[in-house]
Amino acid sequence: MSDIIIFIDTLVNYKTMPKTKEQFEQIRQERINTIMESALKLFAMKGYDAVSLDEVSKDANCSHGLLYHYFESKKDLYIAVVNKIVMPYMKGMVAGINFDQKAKFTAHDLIEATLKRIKMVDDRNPWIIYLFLNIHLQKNLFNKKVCERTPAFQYIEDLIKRGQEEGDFNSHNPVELTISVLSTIKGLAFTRIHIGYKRFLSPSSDIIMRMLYK
Amino acid sequence: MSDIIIFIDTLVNYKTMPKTKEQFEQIRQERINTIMESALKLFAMKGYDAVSLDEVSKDANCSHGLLYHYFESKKDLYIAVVNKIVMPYMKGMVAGINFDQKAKFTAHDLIEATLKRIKMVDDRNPWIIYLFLNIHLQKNLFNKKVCERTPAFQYIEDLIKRGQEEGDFNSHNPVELTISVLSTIKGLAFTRIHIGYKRFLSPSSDIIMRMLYK
Amino acid sequence: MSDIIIFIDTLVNYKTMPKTKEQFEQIRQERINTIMESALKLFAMKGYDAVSLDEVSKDANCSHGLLYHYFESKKDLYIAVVNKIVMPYMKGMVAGINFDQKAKFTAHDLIEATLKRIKMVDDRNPWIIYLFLNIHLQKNLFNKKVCERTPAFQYIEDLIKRGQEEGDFNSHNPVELTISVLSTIKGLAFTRIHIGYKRFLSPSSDIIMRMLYK
Amino acid sequence: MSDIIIFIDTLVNYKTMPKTKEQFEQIRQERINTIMESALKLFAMKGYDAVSLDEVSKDANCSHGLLYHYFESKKDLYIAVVNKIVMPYMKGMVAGINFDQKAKFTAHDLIEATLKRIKMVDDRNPWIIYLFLNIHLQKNLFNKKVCERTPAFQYIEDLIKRGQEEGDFNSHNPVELTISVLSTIKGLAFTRIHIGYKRFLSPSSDIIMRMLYK
DNA sequence: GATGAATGAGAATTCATTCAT
DNA sequence: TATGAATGAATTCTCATTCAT
Repeated sequence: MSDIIIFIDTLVNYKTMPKTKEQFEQIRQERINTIMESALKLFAMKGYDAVSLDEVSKDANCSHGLLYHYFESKKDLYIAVVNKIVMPYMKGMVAGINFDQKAKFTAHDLIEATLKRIKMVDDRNPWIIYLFLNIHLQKNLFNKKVCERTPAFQYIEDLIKRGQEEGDFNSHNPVELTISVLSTIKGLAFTRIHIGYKRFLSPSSDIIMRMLYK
Repeated sequence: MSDIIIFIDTLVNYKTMPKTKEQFEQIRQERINTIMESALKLFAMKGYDAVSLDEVSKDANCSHGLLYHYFESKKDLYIAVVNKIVMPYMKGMVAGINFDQKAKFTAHDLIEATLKRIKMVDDRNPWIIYLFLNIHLQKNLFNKKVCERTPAFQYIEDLIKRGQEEGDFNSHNPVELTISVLSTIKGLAFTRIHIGYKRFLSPSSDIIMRMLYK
Repeated sequence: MSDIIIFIDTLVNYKTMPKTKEQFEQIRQERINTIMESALKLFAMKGYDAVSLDEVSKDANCSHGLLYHYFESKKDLYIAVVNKIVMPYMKGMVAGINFDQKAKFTAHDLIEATLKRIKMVDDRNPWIIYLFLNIHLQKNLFNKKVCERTPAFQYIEDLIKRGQEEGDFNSHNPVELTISVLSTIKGLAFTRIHIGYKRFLSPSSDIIMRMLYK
Repeated sequence: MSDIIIFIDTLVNYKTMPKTKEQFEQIRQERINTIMESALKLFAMKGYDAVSLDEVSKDANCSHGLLYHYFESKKDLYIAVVNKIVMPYMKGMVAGINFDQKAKFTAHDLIEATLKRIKMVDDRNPWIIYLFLNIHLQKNLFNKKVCERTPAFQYIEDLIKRGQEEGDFNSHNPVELTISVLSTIKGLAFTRIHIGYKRFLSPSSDIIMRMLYK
């Protein structure tokens, strides 16, 4: 329906509708968000297989039927979490970074931003980052060959190459360096999630940058 | 009796013929090993929850029941894999390392040894190392609070402190440094397992050592 | 007030403006009919059990709740379809037939009328006839023993007896003959529904009448 | 495994195996048959959708888990019933018929054979025949377009054409005649199933043959 | 009158585990 | 020792039905 139709429709139904479209949409979104947040937490902490939808619905304080009202399946819920929470979050994080400076500064800012989020009091941050770095492994979920390099991967690799050209980074194989950096960050996110905010001591981004510097 | 009769008779009695205790014990051990090797592979590749005992028994080419003949439960099988395969392997690895040299050399040798194994053609090596680094996370299996520091952890931490005292390592918090190093290695093992031997490019141990050096 | 304001005002008040009882009743009836027509189609095509009320409401372009506003339950909806659509339709069909002529002519007219409707372009016709011939089988719905003979059944049986007395029909058992005729027609309706108007070739009523003639 | 390997394997395991392959196979087959027979009955009487696997397992006197030990899914069970019971039964029925005589005699024998089975005291017979005549309608089950003409259909059609050429059958469209005949038989099977052996009066095959004769 | 969110009973399906032989 | 039949609890998923607005 085009916008004008929807508009007129809304007018016509304005007084007779039990709830306005907006009201329904709001209720909907709130519930969907609640559910996705519960799922985010549980998937990040226990892994896809170890999470039962019963847990999710309990955590989200709703019946498991409602869960199926909003999501077609467990898999669908997982994908929604990735598309609606993880990806936008990562885009937001990256948005604040200046990519026009020298590669070593961009790389530093990226790692710094990521570590900053992993360290945050609010567990949501390391959950999301951890899920993001796991996306490429959900072979069976996405029903296609594992893509061994996430979008992030290619991105970092290019950055490292640029840094090498600019003479700031050492000359190790850029793929090697990328694997090292991402593996480290993923491992850190994992550790942060499982030992909790209080006990977690994150390395400074310098420690990681050392892997790149000459 | 004609030859063919004798032959068939031999076949029929093949397994029922008196066997020595040693023979029985050998058969026993072969079976147990086969099962544990299958379990090792599957646990490392899919995670504890995603593995069904049906898969294990199929992979080990044995019946469902035999599995329960040798192991009390799924959990028991997992623990057996850790105690009988993972731990001895790690001990073997460490055995070849000289701990009397300067800390930076010991650390380098340790990391070098680990990376060497992660890179090996035989997937078994990264499987074991990955499981080893995951042990402390199986909270539910061991039914106790996650122990945030594996034995390995304490070990590395002490080594790093020594390296700092010896003036070779930088002065970041030793716990931070340990987390960084172990996280990196675990991430690498994970990546190696899932992208396969051919596509995997391991960083040299130098890249990781850079995190420690001044 | 400018014209556009008046226009919008009219839209807003469109549904809330005072309506006569007749207007309300008409809206009511239209909705009820739409729903029953959707149900008719789906019940005829998929069978009672295979139809979900979700399908019905989607097909009728109404909400889940409205369905329950007009009908107490799925069963109730089914019964309404039978009583409000199927039965009146059949009465209408029968109304045009002359029952004062010789039995063979009445029988012929009945079968002719039924086949004519089964063949019609509009699927609604075979749907109704098929449902009609199935009524007596919905044991569980009507919560009583299957009544092995529909009203139609008794009717046809009497007609056949008369035809026999009049010397036109053969002397096979009248119950046998009735079963044969009704079974054929039901089978035809079923086939017509599932292969569609275009591919369906109906036998002429003569083929069926042959079962009765001497 | 080739036969000889199996043979030797059997010999070798003869005394040590808890049950012989044959014993297991026999238990297996008995259970599978029991389950399929229950499924046959219920699918024929209630229709695919109205049958729950719980009913089947209760009827077959086993746990519902066992059902999944032998069949992958409900759909799989249905298909097994068709392939392992319905089709062989129909082949057996047809096997006794002489196809080298005049078409009218063959047609008569076929119809006679079918009706004879529909009438039998043992409900299994009408169940199977009814399922057979429904196979082509299980669109969703077989995941392909409904094939509007069963194998049986083509077969009967050819027979009717031959009968027309031989001057015994009337000149109505052969497709029409086929639909009429099969529809009648299906309707009869349905009626027989639902009113039971005692109350069912089958028409003689003559009544149906009349549709074909000149 | 009308909406769609929400529920929960029940059906389909999986899987660790037991058991007779 | 070894097998695979058998079980049932737990999980995923469907759907008739209720309810607040």
